[in-house]
Amino acid sequence: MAITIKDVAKLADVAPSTVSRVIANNPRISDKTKEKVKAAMDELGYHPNFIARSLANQSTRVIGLVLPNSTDVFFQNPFFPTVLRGLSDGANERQYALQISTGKTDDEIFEGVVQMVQGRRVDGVILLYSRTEDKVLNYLRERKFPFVVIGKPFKDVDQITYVDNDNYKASKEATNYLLSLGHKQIGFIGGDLNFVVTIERILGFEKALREANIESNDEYIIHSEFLREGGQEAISQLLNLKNPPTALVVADDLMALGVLNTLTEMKISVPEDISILSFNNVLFSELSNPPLTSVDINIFELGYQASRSLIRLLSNENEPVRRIIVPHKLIKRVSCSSRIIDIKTAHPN
Amino acid sequence: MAITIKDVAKLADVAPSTVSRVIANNPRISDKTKEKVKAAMDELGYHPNFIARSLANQSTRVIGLVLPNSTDVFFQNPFFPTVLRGLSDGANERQYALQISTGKTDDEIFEGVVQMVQGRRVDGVILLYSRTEDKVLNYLRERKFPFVVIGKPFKDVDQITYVDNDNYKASKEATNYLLSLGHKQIGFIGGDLNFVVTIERILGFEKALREANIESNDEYIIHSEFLREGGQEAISQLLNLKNPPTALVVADDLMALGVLNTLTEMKISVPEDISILSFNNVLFSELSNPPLTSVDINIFELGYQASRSLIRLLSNENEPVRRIIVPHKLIKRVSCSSRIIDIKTAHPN
DNA sequence: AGTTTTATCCAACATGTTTAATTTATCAGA
DNA sequence: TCTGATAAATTAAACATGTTGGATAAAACT
Repeated sequence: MAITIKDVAKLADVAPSTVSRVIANNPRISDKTKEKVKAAMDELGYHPNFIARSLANQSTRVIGLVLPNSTDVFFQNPFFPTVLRGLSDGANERQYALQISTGKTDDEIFEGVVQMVQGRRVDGVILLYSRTEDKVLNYLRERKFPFVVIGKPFKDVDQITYVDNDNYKASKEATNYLLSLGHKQIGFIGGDLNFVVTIERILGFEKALREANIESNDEYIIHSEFLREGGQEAISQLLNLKNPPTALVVADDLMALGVLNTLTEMKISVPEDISILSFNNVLFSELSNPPLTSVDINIFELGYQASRSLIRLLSNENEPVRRIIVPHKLIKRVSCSSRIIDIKTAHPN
Repeated sequence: MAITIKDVAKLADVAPSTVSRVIANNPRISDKTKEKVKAAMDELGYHPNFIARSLANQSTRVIGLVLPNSTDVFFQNPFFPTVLRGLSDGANERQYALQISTGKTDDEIFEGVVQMVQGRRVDGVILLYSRTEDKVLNYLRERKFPFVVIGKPFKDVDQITYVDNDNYKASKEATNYLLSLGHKQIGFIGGDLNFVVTIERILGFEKALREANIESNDEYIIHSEFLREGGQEAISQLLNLKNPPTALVVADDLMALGVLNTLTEMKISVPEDISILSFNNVLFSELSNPPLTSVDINIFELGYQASRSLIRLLSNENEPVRRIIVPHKLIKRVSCSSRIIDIKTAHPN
C-alpha cells in the first residue's frame, strides 16, 4: 500500500482532513500548519490518489474521446493526429487527461462510451466526427452528459456545442477559385456521405456552380472513400465522359493523393491536363507531386477549441451552447492552373 | 446521485455485498438470488461506478500511453495513428481503456507520467518511443511500475519488456537489396539520433556496406528531422559531392516524401537518376510519385503486441521479461532501380 | 465571564470489494 | 423425527483513499 493522507496526518500530527485541506490550499488552515503538513508530505513523498479523489469529488478530470470505428480511413488520415494534438494542448492547459474509446465496430464503440459515461470514468466527451445518424450522440443528449462535437451536427444544430469550420463556405470559395481560373466543368470527389462534412462540402460546391449559372452534372460527382482500389476506376470513368471535367474538388487530401497517383499512372498531368483542389492541408499536401492546392482548415485549432469548450462546459454549470467556427484559408500551391485554352484541345481524350 | 449497489440491494432485498458478488458472478451466490438481483439491476438501470471499483480493487483497467513531445514530427507521422489502432485493438480485447499523456515539453510529459503513476490513474504504461536517454523510462524502472516499450531500449535490453522490429537486420537487408541492384554509392538519411530506431537503422546500413567491402563515407550520411526546410539544402549538398550517391536509404517514409519532393524540384528523377528506399510503409508510401519501395514494419502489430504484453504483465504477477520482435518485409515498388550503367553518365551532375 | 473568531477535528460520505462472522439449509446418525 | 455436524448462502463490517459540513476546542476580544 502506498502513502496515504493518513500517514501524512500521523507524521504531521494533524487530522487527515487537515491534510486534505492543505492540498486544496483551504484558507481555513493556518500557514504554520500548512508548512508542517507540507514538510511531512515531502518527507514521505506523498502523492494524492487520484482515484480516491475522483470518487470523493465526483469528477475525474478526464475527457473521453470518441473516434469513428477504426476500420475507417479516418484513423489513417493525418487529420487525426493533428486534431489530437490540439485536443491534447487544450486539455493539458487545464490539467485534464484524455482517454480514447477503443472498439472496432460501432457497437463496441457505443458500449465503450456507455462504460465511460455510466461508469463515471470521464467528466465529458468529445466526438471527433459528426454523422447524419449517430447512436452515441443521441445517447449523450438523452443522458444530458456534457459533450462537444468536432464537426457540425446533422440536426438540432442550435442545441449542441460544436467546433467546426464553415465547410459550406469553404467549399463554395474553393469552387469559386476554380471558376475564377476559368474552369467550367468541375467534378467533385467526396467521401462517405454519412459524414456531415462531406455533405457540407458538396452543398457548397453545388451552390458555387449554381451561382455561376452552371447546371450541375450528376456524372461529375463521385462518392467513395477509396484511396486506391476503385478510385482508379472511378476516375477513368470520370475522364471518359464526353465532356470530362477540367478540374476536381476533392474532399480530402489523402483522397487527393490517391487521385493524383491514379492520374500519374494514366499519364495525365496535373495541373496541365486537370486541376485538383482539395481540403485539409495536411502535412504532406505540400510534399506531394505536384504540391496540392488545399483548403487549410486549421485542424489543430479544431481540437484545441473543442477541449477548451468542453472544459468550459464542465466548469461552468450554466455555460451556454456554443458554436465555434474555426477560420479556413485556401493555400494555393501548384495543383490548379487556369483554363484559358479550349477544353477539347487541352484534354488528351 | 446515480443508482448504487445499495439501491439495488434494497430493491432486491439483499445485502450490498451480495450485489457486488452477483456482478462478479461469484459462485458463492445461489442462482436464485443472482436472478433476483439481476432483475433489480435491470429495473433500476444500474451501472457500476468504475471509479469506486477502481478504488476498491486497486486497479483501473486503464493503460497510459506516453508519446514523445508533441512538437516532434512523430505526431504528424502516420506511424502514430496506426500504432494507436494496434494498441487500441489489443486493449479492447481485454476491456482496457487507453489514456494518453498530454504535455508539450518533455518536462510536462514527465510530470504527466508521474501523475498517472502515483495518482494510480493507470495500471501500466506503454512508451511509444525509445530514446537513448529517457527520464520517463528511468522513473518507471525505479518505481518498478509495469511498462512496455515500443522500440528497442537503449540499455538493459534484457531487463525491459519491449516490442520492436529487428531494425538492424531490416536496414541491413534493405541496404543489401540496393547493393544487389548494383548500387555502390549509397547514402543514408536518418532522423533524430536520440531515437534508438535511427541508431539501429544506421548500424544495419553500415554493416551491410562493410560486408560488401564498401568503405563507408561520412559525407553520405545525413541526419535531420527535416521534411522540407533544410532538407533541400542537405540533399543538394549530397548530390554535389564529387561522387554523389546513386541510391538513398531514408529512415522514414515521411522523410522520403520530403526527399522525393526536393528531388522533383531539382528535376532529378527517381528511380532513373537516384533510387530511394525507405522505412515504415505507411499508407501513402504507395500513393507517392513514384510509389516508394519501403520496408513494412507492421506498425499495427507493434501496437497490438505492446498492449497485449502489458496486459499480460498486469495479469500475471510473475510474467517474465519478454522481447517481441515483429517481422518486417521489404515491399518493392518503383522507387529503386538497378544501376547497371556507368554512374557518371547516369547522373545529371 | 461571555462572545467571537480561528484552527482543527470527527464523522459521514463518495461507491464498491472482501474477509470473517452469522444464518440457513442439508444430511447422517440416533 | 430430532440433534448435531457440516456445508451452503448471506450478511455485517472493514477497507480502499479522499472530501466536507458541522462540532469542538482554543485563542482573542469585549
